[in-house]
Amino acid sequence: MVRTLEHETRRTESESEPGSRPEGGTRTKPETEGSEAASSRREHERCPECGGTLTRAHARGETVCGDCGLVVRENEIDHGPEWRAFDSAERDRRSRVGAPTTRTLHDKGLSTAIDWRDEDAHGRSLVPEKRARMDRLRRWQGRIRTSRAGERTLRAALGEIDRMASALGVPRPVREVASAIQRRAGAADLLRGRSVEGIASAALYAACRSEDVPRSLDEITGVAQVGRTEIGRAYRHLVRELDLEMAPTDPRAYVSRYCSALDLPEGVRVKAEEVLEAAKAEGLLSGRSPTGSAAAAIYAAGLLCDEKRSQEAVAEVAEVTEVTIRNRYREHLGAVGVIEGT
DNA sequence: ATGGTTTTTACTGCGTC
DNA sequence: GACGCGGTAAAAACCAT
Repeated sequence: MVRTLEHETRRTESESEPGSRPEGGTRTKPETEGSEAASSRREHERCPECGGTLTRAHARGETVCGDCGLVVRENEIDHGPEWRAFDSAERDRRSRVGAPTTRTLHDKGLSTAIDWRDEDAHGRSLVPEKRARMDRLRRWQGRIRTSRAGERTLRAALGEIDRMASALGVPRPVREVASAIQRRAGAADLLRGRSVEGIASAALYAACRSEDVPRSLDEITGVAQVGRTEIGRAYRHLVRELDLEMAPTDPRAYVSRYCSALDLPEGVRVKAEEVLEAAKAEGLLSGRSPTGSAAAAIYAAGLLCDEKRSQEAVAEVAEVTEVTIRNRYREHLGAVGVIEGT
C-alpha cells in the first residue's frame, strides 16, 4: 500500500544504478542527494549540548548531534499563520494567506451577480442603450468573478498546504516550493475537474520529494482531506504537465527521522545509512519501497549496534509491514557482509 | 486487459524469557 | 503463555505493455 508513487521512477533508477552514470543529471539540487555526495549534507557546526560535531540534515528540518547522539531540533513545526510564504512577485503579497483555520472564512458569498435577463428590477425590458451597457457590465463582472474565483481557490489551496505542512512538521522552504507548484498548477489551468485539496496535497508531496524532505504518500494522506489514490493521480498530473523532474526517493532521507522516532542513538543512524549505501551498491534498492528499505536498514543497524528495536516497532514508524522488513533486511545484511561489529 | 514485481494480509510454527 | 521472529500462500497494488 505504501509504495504507490514513491519509487515509480524505478526504471530510471535501475538503469542508472549499476554504477556508471551519476544520477541521470536531472537533479537541480546536487548537494542533498546521492552517495557520491554522501557526506555533503552534513555540515559541521557547534553542538549546544556536548560541544561536539553537529550533524545536520540540511533542508530536512532535523538537526542531530554527532557526539551526544541526540536530535537537537526535530521536525521544527511552526504553527501560526504563514506570513510571507511567497517571495517572488509583487502581487503575491496581496494574496497573503492567513492562519490555516481562517481558510474557511474566505467565501461568504459576497460576490456580486448580474442577472442575465435584460430587465430591470420591475421586470420591464431595457432600452437598447441600457442593454448594451449591461452587456459590458456583465462581461466585466464575469472577468472579475473568475479571477476572484481563481484567487480564492489558490488561497484555499495555500491554506491547505500550510495546514498539512504544519501537521507533518515540514520546514518552511519546502512549503514555499509547494506553494510555487500550486501556483504553477493554477496558471497552467491544471485544476479543472480536480479537487483543490487533491492538487494541494500533491503539490506538497512533490515539494517534499524534490527538496529531499520526503514524506511518504501515506503520511501525506494521513493529514490530507482526500484519499491516497486521488493524491497520487493529482501528483502524476502535476509531474507530467509541469515537467517536474522527480528522482526516486532516497531511503536515507527517511533514516534520521525514523531513528529519532524510535529513540535510537546516533550510531545506529550512521550504521543504517552505511547499510543503505552497501545495499545500493548491490542494486538492492531499485524498485523497492524507500520506506521499506529504510526500515529494514534501521532494523539491521539496530542488530549490528546491539540496539535492537523490534520489527514491529520499526514497521510502525516507517508505515510498512514486518514482512517487508524481513524480506529486505537479510539482503541488506548480506550486502554489508554479515560479520561486522560496531 | 494482461503480466510481472513488490507489498500486504493472514496464518502457522519455533524458540525464548 | 506471551512475545519476537521467520516463513508462506494468497491477495492487492502498482507499473508496463
